[in-house]
Amino acid sequence: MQIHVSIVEDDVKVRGSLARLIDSTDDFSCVSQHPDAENALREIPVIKPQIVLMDINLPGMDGVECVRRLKQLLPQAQVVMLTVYENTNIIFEALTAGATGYLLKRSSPEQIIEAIRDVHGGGSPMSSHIARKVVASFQKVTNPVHEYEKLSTREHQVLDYLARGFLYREIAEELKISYATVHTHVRHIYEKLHVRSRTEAVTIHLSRRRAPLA
Amino acid sequence: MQIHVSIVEDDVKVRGSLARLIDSTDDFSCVSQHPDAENALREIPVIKPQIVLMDINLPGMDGVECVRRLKQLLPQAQVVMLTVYENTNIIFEALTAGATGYLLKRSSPEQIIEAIRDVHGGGSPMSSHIARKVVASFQKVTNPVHEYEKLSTREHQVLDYLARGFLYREIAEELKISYATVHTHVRHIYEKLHVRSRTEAVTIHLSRRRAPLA
DNA sequence: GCGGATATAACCAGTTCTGGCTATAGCCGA
DNA sequence: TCGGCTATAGCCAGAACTGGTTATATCCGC
Repeated sequence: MQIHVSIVEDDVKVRGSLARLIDSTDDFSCVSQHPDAENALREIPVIKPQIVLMDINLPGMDGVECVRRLKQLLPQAQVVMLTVYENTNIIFEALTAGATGYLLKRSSPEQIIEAIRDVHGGGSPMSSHIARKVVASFQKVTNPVHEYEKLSTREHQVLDYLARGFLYREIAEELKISYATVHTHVRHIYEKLHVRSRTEAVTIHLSRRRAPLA
Repeated sequence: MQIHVSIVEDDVKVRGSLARLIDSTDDFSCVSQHPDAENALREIPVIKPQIVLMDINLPGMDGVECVRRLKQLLPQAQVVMLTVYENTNIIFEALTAGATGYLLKRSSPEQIIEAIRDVHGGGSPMSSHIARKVVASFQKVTNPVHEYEKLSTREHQVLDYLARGFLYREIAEELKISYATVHTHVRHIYEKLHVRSRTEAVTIHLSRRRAPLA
């Protein structure tokens, strides 16, 4: 059984090189390539690779945010961040968001393959097994898996109206608040749920409280 | 047990008069008033009145379309159309869309109460029981209750992408068609499902095929 | 072979949403 | 009492969606 790897990297050259390197290794197979976070978040959950190599610097949504969302959609995937600099803060954030390890882009082909194998074998490339424990420890206290529960009462109310197709204007009328406030609540809801549109928020909402569907 | 009546009518005066007339009648109760179709479609399914008096001429969505949708949401409600002129075509359309009878606005209070009682008792004000059979006959051959099943294969595909939050642009890329075509498909989907936004369409979609919800 | 359904495509004008900022007031817990 | 969270509100720009209309090509069934 081969190890399936997906790559998220905006630079075509880097992406291509990595893909070739992976495919040239017997027990590895590059099953997909993604130029940006949005594309990755839609396709990777369907493709279900075991390993994801993710560039930290992506256009639009950055790699850290992408990992956070991807781990919600496909928790079993092991994500390895790709970075040019060994920036402790960002790498730390990526790990908190759900990444298992990281890889410097200047690494040799051998080191890259080694790192992937390490992750797949249960390690965390950087300082291996010990580091993974560290990672696991803060993942517990952070990530409530889904922040849906963290919505305030008011935000839940607004989300409920969103799900019923109300316009902002109409929600404002119903709740006796201004359009601007509805807008603000919606922005907060999107941030907490890590989504970018009404449809995505509503999908999460409906999956939580199955009941009010005519 | 009183008969609960809701009124959909944009003219405040007419609405008020009808409400007072209904409330002044012992076994009737006006449980809600709605100035337009959108408002009616949202609130009436929750209020669940037995009878709905619906103006044919509403601002925005007209009364006929409103009946069509309302009957999908609350099939047990008996809808009586309110009209100024005895326009055969429109009344016919309203009946096809799901109305049970109609009422001329110039009718006397006695006739109005009589008509509501008639509908509640199983008749169809206009030519009573005989007319109802006629109505029932074309309601069968038309209204497939929910046109969801009438979506073409392509439309189902597009709806599926809509549900996953894809932009029109992205759907176009995925299906290798133009943005304009995606737009056209979406319009057709909305027409068939009788909705006016992505969220409403997606809600119907998800309620049909419970499965792909991360 | 004609009518109907389907799939494709485009133009235009509004409307609505999304995101980045800023800001104030109240409340509660450390 | 300071900091954080919640709820409220506004401005602005750009992106995306909705609806009305028109048009062409294909395929299928009667």
